[in-house]
Amino acid sequence: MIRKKVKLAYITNDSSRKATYKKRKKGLMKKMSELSTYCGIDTCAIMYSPYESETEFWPSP
Amino acid sequence: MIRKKVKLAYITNDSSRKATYKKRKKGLMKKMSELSTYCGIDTCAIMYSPYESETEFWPSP
DNA sequence: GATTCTATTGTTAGATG
DNA sequence: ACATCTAACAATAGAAT
Repeated sequence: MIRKKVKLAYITNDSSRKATYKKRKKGLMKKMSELSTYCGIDTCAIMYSPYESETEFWPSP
Repeated sequence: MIRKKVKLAYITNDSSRKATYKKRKKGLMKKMSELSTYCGIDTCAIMYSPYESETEFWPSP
């Protein structure tokens, strides 16, 4: 399996872009949660998207 | 060089915790910025900490 | 205490069910 | 459309400077 290097630019293909959004959102949420835990601090991430809008806080209010 | 697997918990050592905060904040900011670019959406990350407080938006206002 | 190094762990693009 | 797989790629813990 060979993956092409992805350049940092808007993904024009609709399904690829949505798939990337879903995967990366999940990864980001995890990392924000980890930072909150490791450092004992409050964090919040906001992502607006056509698919949905997400606002999440850590630690969970 | 052997690195122990880190468990997901508050890092009690002050300098380790601060170092982790700095490194992970940088990584998170990069990823938020990438998500904004890849998907053409607005994102925002907020991190409160004793060291500083950070709020950043993408794309840059 | 900031910066750099790198072994290791973690994330994810594209493929496949 | 959604879940899972995994090679390729990226982030980072701990050490060194």
